[in-house]
Amino acid sequence: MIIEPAQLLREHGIYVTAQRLAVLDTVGAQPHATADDVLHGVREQIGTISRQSVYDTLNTLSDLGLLRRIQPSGSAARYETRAGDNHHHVVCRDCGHVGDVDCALGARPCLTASDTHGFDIDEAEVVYWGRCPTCREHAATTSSATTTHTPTGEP
Amino acid sequence: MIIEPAQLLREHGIYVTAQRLAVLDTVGAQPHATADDVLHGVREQIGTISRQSVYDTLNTLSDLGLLRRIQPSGSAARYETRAGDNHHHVVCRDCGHVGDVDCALGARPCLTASDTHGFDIDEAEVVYWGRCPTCREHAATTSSATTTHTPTGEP
DNA sequence: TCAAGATTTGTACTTATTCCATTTCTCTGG
DNA sequence: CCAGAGAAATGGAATAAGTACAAATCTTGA
Repeated sequence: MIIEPAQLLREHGIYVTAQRLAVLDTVGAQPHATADDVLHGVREQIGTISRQSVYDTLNTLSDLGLLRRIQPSGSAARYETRAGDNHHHVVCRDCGHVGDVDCALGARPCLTASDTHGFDIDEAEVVYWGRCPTCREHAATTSSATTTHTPTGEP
Repeated sequence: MIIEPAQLLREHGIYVTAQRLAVLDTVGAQPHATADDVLHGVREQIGTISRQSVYDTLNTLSDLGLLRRIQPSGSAARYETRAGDNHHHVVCRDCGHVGDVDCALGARPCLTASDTHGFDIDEAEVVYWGRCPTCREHAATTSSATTTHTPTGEP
């Protein structure tokens, strides 16, 4: 039995609003969406939402753990509905495309640091950097490595 | 026999300038420095440098592999002279403080992704998230979790 | 239904970083 | 050692991502 998004919000003690539901839905439909992607996705869904609300909502939901925020170097923050699993990401150096990678190690934190400097560690975030098939192809055929593959789109 | 910084730059085919040497030196002396830290560090050293030059230099040196750029979520980019080793980082969730952690696995990429989506992976970046001793103390004594521990300073 | 207060909105503002045109400097060759 | 070509540095403007704040609007519990 699937939990209703509205119920999910109530269970976390926050008001149920059209904006929040739409943000949740949009991120679910488009994993690794940026705030801007969400803005457009939500507008398609419920007609209008302010940019500020998108940020507010994204922050609120991330803080509650309903969304997970990832922020690869050189890209705006991206969001995903997290299944609670502890997966990681592959990021393309050229186009910024992000993909999911299951964690082979299991539960979080899935790695244990050797010397923790006295830190109390609760999460190990892994990002695999490389080149996606599309960009690799481009690099092979084109001599100029200027890839214009949109960083935002999912395949 | 230690390699002269100037020679290092020449070997990489770029001009030797006072700015570049000072940036290299500053980052070496203050690991995990932000662009702003570097700006001030260099000004102390050679009197003056434009903010733009700091960014240019940081980018150039990073591209050449003489510096390593790390960019934890919610913080400006930080730089370190990399010894070529493949170490990782611990980041404090409260104050943003960054520490080094040796990689137990060895050479890079130190981890192998299960399903790579056809990506050609060349690096596995690991960030351990947690709370540093100082912030943990603050949280314990103060009820309001407003930590003012400077995010920039190294201990 | 109503009031309290949570949320949304619009606007202004900050921070980190890049773009561009111009000036200045470094290196190579004479 | 000096000059010229091209590389870097500078200053100023511009952009992108995100935050601050006060006013308007909507949710929820009584």
